Order: sequence, then C-alpha cells, then structure tokens
Amino acid sequence: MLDPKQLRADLDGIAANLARRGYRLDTAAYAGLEDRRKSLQTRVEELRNERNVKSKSIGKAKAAGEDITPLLAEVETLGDSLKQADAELDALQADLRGLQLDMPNLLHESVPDGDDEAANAEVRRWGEPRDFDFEPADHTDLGARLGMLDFEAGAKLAGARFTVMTGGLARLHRALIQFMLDVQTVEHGYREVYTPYIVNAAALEGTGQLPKFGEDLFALEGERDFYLIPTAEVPLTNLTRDGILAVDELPLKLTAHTPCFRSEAGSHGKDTRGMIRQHQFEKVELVQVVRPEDSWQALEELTGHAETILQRLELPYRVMTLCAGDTGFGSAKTYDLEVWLPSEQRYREISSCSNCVDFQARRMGARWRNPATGKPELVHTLNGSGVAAGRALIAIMENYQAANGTIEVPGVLRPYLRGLDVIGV
RNA sequence: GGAGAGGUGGCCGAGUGGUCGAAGGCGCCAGAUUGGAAUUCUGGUAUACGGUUACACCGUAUCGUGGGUUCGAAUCCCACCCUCUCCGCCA
Repeated sequence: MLDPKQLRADLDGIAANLARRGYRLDTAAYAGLEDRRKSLQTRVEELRNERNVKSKSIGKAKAAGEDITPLLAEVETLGDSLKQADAELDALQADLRGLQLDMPNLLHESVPDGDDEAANAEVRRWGEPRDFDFEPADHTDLGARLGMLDFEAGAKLAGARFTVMTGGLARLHRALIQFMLDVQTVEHGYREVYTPYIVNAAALEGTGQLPKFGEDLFALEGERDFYLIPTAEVPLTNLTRDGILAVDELPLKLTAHTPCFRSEAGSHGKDTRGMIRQHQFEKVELVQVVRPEDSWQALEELTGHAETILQRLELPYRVMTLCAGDTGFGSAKTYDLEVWLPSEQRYREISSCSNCVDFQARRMGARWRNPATGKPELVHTLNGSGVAAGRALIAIMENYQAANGTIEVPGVLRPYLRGLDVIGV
C-alpha cells in the first residue's frame, strides 16, 4: 500500500510513476473521494464530539441528582444523524481503501522502462554454458529415460501440472534443498523457520497477494478463509505483522523451505511440457526485514545470497533487472536470476529478488522503533528465492547430463547423497 | 469432539454502564542524589487519523474481531477468532 499522505500531497507524481507499469490511476476520481472523505469525517467527528460532551453532562447531572429529561431531549435526534453520516463515511473509506489496495508499489528510479520481459536489462552473467558434443536432451526426456520423473503418475494422483519424482531424482531434489538451507543458514546468517503452509486472508493481504490476485491462489473449501501458500514469502514476512521490532532485531534474516502452491490461472498452454511450471513446487525462500536506509544495500546482498547457490552448483546464469512492466505488484525493484537451460538454449527464471520497501510493511503494520526519533516507523521488507528447487533440479539435469542419459551429481551435493555420484547407473 | 476459564497499554495486572486512554507495578526515558555505579527520590512515558505538511494545543477512534442495546459500553447482549485447563481421540 502506498502512503496515504503522499497520495494526498503528490497524486500526480504517483500516477506518473504507476503509469510506467501501465497502471492507470484515475486521479480525479481518487481526489474526489478523498475530498468527500475529509469533509464527511470532520462532520462525523463533530457529531461524535457533541454526543460525547452531552452524554458526559447527563452523567454528571444524574450523579448530582438533577432532572435529566431536558438533556435527553437534546440528544434525541443526534444519534440518527450520526449513524447516517457514519455509515456514509464507512462506505467512502471502504472505497478509498479498495483503490489503495489495488495500487501497485512505486518503482525505484533505476528500474528500466518497458512493458514486458523483452525490456528487462541484463546486469551481469556468470559461468559459461557447457559445450555439448551431443544433442542435449531436455529434462522431460532425461527424466523419462531414467524412469524417475513421471508426469502421468502426477496426473493420475492430482491432475495436470503435477509430477511424481522417484529414486535418485527425488533424492537429488531433497539434497538440493538441504544444501541450499545449509548455505543460507550457516554461511549467510539466515534463521531457519518452519511455517504453516496454510495461511489466512489477512496474511495474504499483508504481502499483497490479496485482494487483487486471488485467482492465482488455491483456496481451501470450508467456512474459514484458508489458502495454500504460493511462496514462503507470505508466512515469513507476515511474522512481523502488527508488531514493533526493536532496533537490535534488525536486520531480521529468515529462511524457510516450503512447498509452494500456485493455481497458474491464466497461464494455460504456457510451459505445459515438463516440470517448469507446476501447481506444487519446493523452494527455499529468503526474507529480510531491515531499517529503511539499509534496504537497497540489502537487495544487493540478498540477490548475492541466491547467486551463491547457482555458483556452487556451477550453473551458468545471468542477473536481470526487471523492467517497469514486468516488476511485481509489491516490488519497487526486482532482480531475476535466470539459469541456463541447454535444451532451450536460453536462460530461464530460477529466482526473483525484490525490495518491497515499505509497501508490505504498511499493509501489515510492521514497524520498528527508531532510536533516533523514539517512534515506531515502518520497516522495509525484501524477499527472494534462494532458490526454486524444482527449477534448480531441471537445470542440474540438463547441464550435467551425459550422452547416455545419466546425470552427474554436482560436487557440492555429493556429501548429501552418500556415494550416489551419478544418477541412472 | 465434550466440559470449563480467559483475552485490557512494551510486559504484568486492576477495573461490571457515566468525569476511563484506562489504577497499581515492572520496564523505558529525563532530572535530582553519588567521586562513579548500584540504591533511592521526582517527573515523563501508546498508536492512528483529522483540525494546521508546526513533536504547542484541540478533536475522533482504539481495552481479541465484528455486530447489537443505550443519551453514554473496557464494563450488558449476540456471533466469530485466539489462548489455557481437564476429558476423549490422534501423527
């Protein structure tokens, strides 16, 4: 959510920034609502004040044993006009809040212009794509040849976009997660967290998935508003909701391995082959909650923490700054990590690292007590995948494949696999 | 699932219809005391929004959440959420 004060003071400036994303803010409509809200709120507060003052005098008169009938007559009609004005104000405020919840975050000035991923800007590359002396297979074929990746079984158990992994591949997948968690906790100072995989609507509103993107979520049936998490960003970031952090708790660096569930509504026909886009996948997530002045430095560090994983796995990748139109709803700036996939002869997203500045913090009511002012102030929140396990597995399969269809296990994962150095022999 | 208890400020904890944003304590901040510290004493210590883009002042809201009763609700009524205890069940 954007700062309501800023929305009042610089509506046109905000509209111009949001326009870079292709978001059209109807400034006249917003300003009109805001004006009406202001006058109505003043009126409601005046009426309340009158009621409070008179009620108080009734109390005093009664205590003094005086006759209160004339006083009661004075307040007779007050209640009705107050109730009516209050209802009007409530409706108006709900409208305003609806507009505010719909607005994406302001973009950082360093975010390049552009409508879609074609305009994303490459920041750097790491590693050289391997030179194959045979035609590299894609992970789907490799998995089938190994007999360890079964999409039909996934479809039988659940439906399209679900996968069953078995044997060495399942173990490699688990080793990958273990490795990533170890690096992030032991080397990068993140605190490991185990969280619920089901969250309520308030948590999803806090990080920005709701109310606007409910279509992308799996909602549970029943009387309660429960959802499967689309990313551990939701539970991790919301740990700070409605709270005030002490200065020595910052930066708060959290990591969690969780499954992620996404309905992928609106991506029909996209990446239907293979394990690239699934309804369920595993991820190690990184979240940082920092002082506002530290967040841009933190974004660089967090991105580096995700990069470390790909470097240790010796997977070639590049870092992209997402352009205005491709940057996510709650993010002020996002770096995507894209890993090299030999079968596609291109880089594919494997991690997304974002600085949400105070956007989520304002929605969540997440603050810290600034010693300089003594006051609670909004924190800044960041998140990034460190990294997506399913896609990392794909990248390993394709980049480490041999001509006979076996997969060499990257060196850093071997300690986790107890002698399984090649998968498929 | 059955029975019961409870949710109040950073924390603990009073408060069962009126002057309660809320006693008291702890913690914290400032000052006094001290050679310095501990102790002790004094004062101050919520957030949001609005009146004014002045931390001075004023108003409004906030005692789990949402409704209701009333001139007036932390206090009464209803629903829901959460916590705890006992029983049952269970990984």
